[in-house]
Amino acid sequence: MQTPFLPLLRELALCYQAFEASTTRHIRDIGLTAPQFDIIATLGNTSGMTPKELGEKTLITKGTLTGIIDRLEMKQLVSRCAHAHDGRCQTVQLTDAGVALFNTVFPAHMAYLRKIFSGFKARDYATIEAALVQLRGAFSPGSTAT
Amino acid sequence: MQTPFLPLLRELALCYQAFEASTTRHIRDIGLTAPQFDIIATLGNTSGMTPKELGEKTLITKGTLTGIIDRLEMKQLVSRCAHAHDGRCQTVQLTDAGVALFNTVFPAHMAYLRKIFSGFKARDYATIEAALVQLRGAFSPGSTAT
DNA sequence: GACATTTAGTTCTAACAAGAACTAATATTG
DNA sequence: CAATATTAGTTCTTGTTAGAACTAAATGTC
Repeated sequence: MQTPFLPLLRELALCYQAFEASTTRHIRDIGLTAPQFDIIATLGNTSGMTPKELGEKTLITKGTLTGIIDRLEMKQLVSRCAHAHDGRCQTVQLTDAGVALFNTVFPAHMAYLRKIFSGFKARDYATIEAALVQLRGAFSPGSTAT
Repeated sequence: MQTPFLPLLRELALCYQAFEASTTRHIRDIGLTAPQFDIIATLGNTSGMTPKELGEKTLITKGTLTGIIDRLEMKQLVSRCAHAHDGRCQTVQLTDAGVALFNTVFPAHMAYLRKIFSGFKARDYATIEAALVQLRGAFSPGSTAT
């Protein structure tokens, strides 16, 4: 085949979409979107962090993040407050309602994922992760670091 | 590790984003978005097809597709015409300008991808594809078919 | 300490994305 | 044939998404 990468790229897209769909389906019932859940999950069990840190952990760019935090703030699940030492920064943290939601939703979602991966063995994780790392390496000139 | 799937899912997201970024970067110079290029590439070397078929091949849902075709039509790269046998369908096809663009851009993009994958061997494709299929299988209850 | 540079967040624009409601046309069923 | 159900596309709403331009605050240099 002259272009053996095309089926591979299609499979990557299919796989990612299947993941997205599976995640979204489960999270939607709570009234959150996937990115919103991602933020809640990232803030859980922390004392809050800056939008910059949130963006790095969730892979969401800063312009997008503003809107997501806005909507979570409207739902009174997170709050923004001034950063202690740096006037440019904020600290975003879960409100009481946000903590309560996290405590119910996060374990449920972990259980959901655990079930999805119940057939996977340590060896499978290693194999698939290695494959993804190799593939990503081809796209990101230079760095393979996380 | 209690949740060995979290690093895996993060790596999947990183890999997909790297792919997206790499593709978009190269296609942007032409004045197209990635989905727009996807449509042009799918229509190339065909006599046109319905939006439904386009959606199936490109993994774009129909509501989204309407807008993408609209914008390509505004750029006069594709045209919509009535379907021969079915009044509900349309046939979307490349205009002369669309064909011309396809003929220059598609080979260039294939060359770009070929370079990215120049270090890959047949074995690598097989390994990575198998990994992705296994992973997708976990998300899509039942079907592993393309 | 004044000035240039960097950094953190917001705002803006254009486009995508899923999904639900809608319209028009075709198929199906009785 | 008539009533019903299905199908193809569009439209609408809400929410990302990237990237560029912008503001405010901090850091660097001299």
